Amino acid sequence: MSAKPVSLKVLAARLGLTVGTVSRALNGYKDISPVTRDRVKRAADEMGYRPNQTARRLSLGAPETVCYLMPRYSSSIAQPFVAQLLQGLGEALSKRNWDLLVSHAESSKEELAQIDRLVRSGRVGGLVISRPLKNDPRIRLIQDLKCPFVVHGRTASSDDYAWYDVDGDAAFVEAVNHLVGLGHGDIAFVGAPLQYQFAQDRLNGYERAMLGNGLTLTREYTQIADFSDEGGEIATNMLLDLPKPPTAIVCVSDTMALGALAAIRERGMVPGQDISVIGYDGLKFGTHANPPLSTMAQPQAHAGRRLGDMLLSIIDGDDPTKHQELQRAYLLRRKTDGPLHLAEAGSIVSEREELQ
Amino acid sequence: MSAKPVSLKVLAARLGLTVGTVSRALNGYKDISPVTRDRVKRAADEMGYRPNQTARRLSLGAPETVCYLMPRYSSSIAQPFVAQLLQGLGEALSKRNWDLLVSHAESSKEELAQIDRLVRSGRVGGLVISRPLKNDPRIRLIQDLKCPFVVHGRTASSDDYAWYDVDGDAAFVEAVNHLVGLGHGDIAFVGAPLQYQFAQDRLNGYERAMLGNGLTLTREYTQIADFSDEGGEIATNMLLDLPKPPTAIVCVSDTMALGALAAIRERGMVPGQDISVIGYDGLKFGTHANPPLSTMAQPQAHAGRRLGDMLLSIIDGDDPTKHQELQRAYLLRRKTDGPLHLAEAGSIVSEREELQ
DNA sequence: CTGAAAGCGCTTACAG
DNA sequence: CTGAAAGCGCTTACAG
Repeated sequence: MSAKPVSLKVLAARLGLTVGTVSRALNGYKDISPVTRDRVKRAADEMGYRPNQTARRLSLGAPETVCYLMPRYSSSIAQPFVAQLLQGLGEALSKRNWDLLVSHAESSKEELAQIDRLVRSGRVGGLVISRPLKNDPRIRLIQDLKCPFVVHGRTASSDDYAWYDVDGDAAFVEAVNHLVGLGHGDIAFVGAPLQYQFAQDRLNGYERAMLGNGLTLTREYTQIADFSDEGGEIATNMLLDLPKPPTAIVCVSDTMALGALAAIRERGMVPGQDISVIGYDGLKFGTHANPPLSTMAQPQAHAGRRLGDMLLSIIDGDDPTKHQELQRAYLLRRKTDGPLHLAEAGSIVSEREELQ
Repeated sequence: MSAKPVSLKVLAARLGLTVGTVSRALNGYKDISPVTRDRVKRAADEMGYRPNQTARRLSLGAPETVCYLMPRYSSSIAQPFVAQLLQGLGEALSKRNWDLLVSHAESSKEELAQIDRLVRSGRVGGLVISRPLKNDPRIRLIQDLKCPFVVHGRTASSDDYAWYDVDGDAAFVEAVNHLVGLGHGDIAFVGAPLQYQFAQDRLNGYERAMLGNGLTLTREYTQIADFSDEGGEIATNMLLDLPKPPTAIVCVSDTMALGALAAIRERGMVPGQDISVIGYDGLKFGTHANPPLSTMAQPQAHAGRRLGDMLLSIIDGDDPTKHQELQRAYLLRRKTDGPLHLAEAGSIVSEREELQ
């Protein structure tokens, strides 16, 4: 179908040289005379020669290709970070003219099979995975395969591989402290299933900060739900149905926080006044939420670039454990965090009701 | 770095056969005795043999790889459709065990260079591009390279290649007709730069529907801005500053519509009551806008799958022009479209002011 | 039914 | 400085 590209053979024939010589000239070998080197390069340009990468990689024994394993969706809200991450990865890889493959699997089992095929068939020389589970079978498999890899996120025992993560624990400490500073004490947590390490990290931060502020943890104030806006909405409804609803909620993601806002508005309350909500991610569309969502934001722009650079270094032989990078999230105040006041009046009412 | 995989050679040696025989057995050639075929397959399984794809593809002369050219961002709102599209493409390709590459360029010039390298170096056997320009240089280049490709969208002269698109013209006719049915006549258009064909298509639909309803087109009611939420906000501010502002606005995308809502709210007006807004895309996050955004939605889920299937068929030799698929968008009413009433009162006031 | 051989388009020691 | 040759790991006519 495609037009036949010019090969080293025809280029060599045109020049009256052997393919070996032409190859060395093109690859800048020192033992080629400057004059023929120039002659070869000029001819290559003229004829539009492009080395066949498949042949080159077979000869080199290196696929010069990296694969990103796309996260499976638990939500219908597309994962906005994927496009950015791919862009960053691509930038890092293109400096060396490596290729970026993407792979998507329907199930965990399928994903493992795909990883196995991908590396054992010599198609990829490195992998990057996102959002690891606490004890992620992919990581064990990749380690068994001895394939270089980097993780976007961390697992529980994250000491023996390379990763790039944002400190979710610290972020939730900051979020809770901020709310306490605003006068809140009844602070609830809306989270995702704890098989995800990031969900556990953020819960840990929440709990640590609650205790650190002398507040008590209750089962009812910790709502784990599906990782989606609907999940956030359901979890928040559970909280609002409590005899003593919280006056503030921290959410494990902006997407879940949007669901929380919906649940709150549904009851005629206004987020940021009657009840505070803080999300996590710092996604742009939070500025268009109703009202604009306060959130723990992260410098997501160069996650992909960093991960790509790390992976390349490791493939070059670097010790993976030297590449562990923890970013810090920062509080981005928009309109859904506010001081306890109307909410306080509400809680006084319910205390009165309790007295009766 | 990676563990050494087992090759055909060692597998053959283990079985006391030649590599040719083992290869044919594995590939289901008819002229291999059933007993050795089984013996070979069993041994391959046991030893965990995976054919080296690089070698296989070199031998076959086919890269079995397709590349998606990621759209460049004109907006900081990540493009949510990319992840979905990649997923669909991946599904279609994985049926045949093909790989999906992604490529991202900073500039148009770079992108053209990348396309050239990608196909001339034999790395990809097909391409898919999104959001073509009216007269897209990428398409001409790819055609010159005689590389199979499909387009997510269309250009002005879209008759000689394969594409999958949503009928933006018809969608805007429907949106305008709907608004006219609600009593609106002063309907404005917030659009993206017209070098994008989709921007032109949607503008065409708007204009056609306006004229079809006996309404007049004015320069002031057609605002072209940066393809982003900020762009939508700026454009809408221009409209609202007009002596006679529109009572309804159709926006070329949900993202721009979010900006429009922001501009409207900023002036203390409420979208859907004081002024109607209809977006385009049907993105999920529109449900969380303030208020929830009415939009022309599209069945985006299987665009990727269809594009992948089309591309594969074309690579197999199908006539590209047989694969041109036009989807229909549908109106998804949420809360930002409403009848003309408060808005009408407002326009009477301004008419009175004009009399003075 | 299986083996021996050529070839895919490169790279890279090894001679000269 | 350049040529001749082997090799990367497969596939596939061609013999026998």
